[in-house]
Amino acid sequence: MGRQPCCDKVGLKKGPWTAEEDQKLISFILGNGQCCWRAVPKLAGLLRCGKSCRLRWTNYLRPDLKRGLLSDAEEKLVIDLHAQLGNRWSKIASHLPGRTDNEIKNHWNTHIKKKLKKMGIDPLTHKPLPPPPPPPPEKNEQSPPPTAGSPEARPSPPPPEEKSAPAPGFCTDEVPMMHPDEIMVPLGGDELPPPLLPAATTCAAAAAVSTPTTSYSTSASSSSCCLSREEEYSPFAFMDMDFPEIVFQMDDDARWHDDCLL
DNA sequence: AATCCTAGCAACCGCCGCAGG
DNA sequence: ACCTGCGGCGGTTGCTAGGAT
Repeated sequence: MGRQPCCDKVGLKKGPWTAEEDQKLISFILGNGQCCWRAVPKLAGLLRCGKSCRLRWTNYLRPDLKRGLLSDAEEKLVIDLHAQLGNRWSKIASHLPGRTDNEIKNHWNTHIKKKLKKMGIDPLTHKPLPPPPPPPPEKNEQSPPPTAGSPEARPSPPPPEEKSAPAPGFCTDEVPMMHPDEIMVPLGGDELPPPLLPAATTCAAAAAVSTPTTSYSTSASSSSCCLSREEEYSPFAFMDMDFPEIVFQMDDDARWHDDCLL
């Protein structure tokens, strides 16, 4: 007999999480800690697979998550680590506090890969790309034999495409990089604390996330927290909890009011 | 203004390694 | 030593928003 699935999938919900589900999961994890993901959905009253709960928590709901674009320092670190570790996203993520493997993986696939290619660097090997883009095949029956050059056997970096100006520092293309300071704006203090939030064990509530796939209204928490835009919400804002300190993280386009503290 | 295309990201799937029995 | 179950990881998919035509 084969391996049992992580959960019997009949009757389980899939797809984007709702605000209610988020709240249930957050309440449960903060109240009970992380243990036995398989049991979490049942105990938390969720019609989800335990795996799904873990993923949602680690990738999205964890209080210590940073949101927003990777800073260029983070990006550079990701590239360096990728050169050493390859696609070991979780290992790479462990060097970037507040970032998840999924986030880094996505960022790599959507941003960094392109940038490296633009710079004439093979994102897989981190070596210069082999020179010519193949000549435009004009329906030629007998295509010229490919150069058959193995990338690693090529010691001298060929100049890539015309536009790839050698980056003086790092990443000079048109995508504006965010500075960490632009991402994290703690409230109520002049002195910026280190961008890392305390571990979730202390339950310092960090919040401010926006999700494109699920739009939430903040009405449920309007008494205590206000958001400038309706589609932004804080999962924590729904909770009837007493947090000793509130540390808000700002998404790049999220805007929190000063009086939003619970 | 409408439609199509592309990029970005959240979530799912299947496999793997490890620990406990 | 082997088997089973769980958690974790990496690859992939599918949906959505924004931009281009």
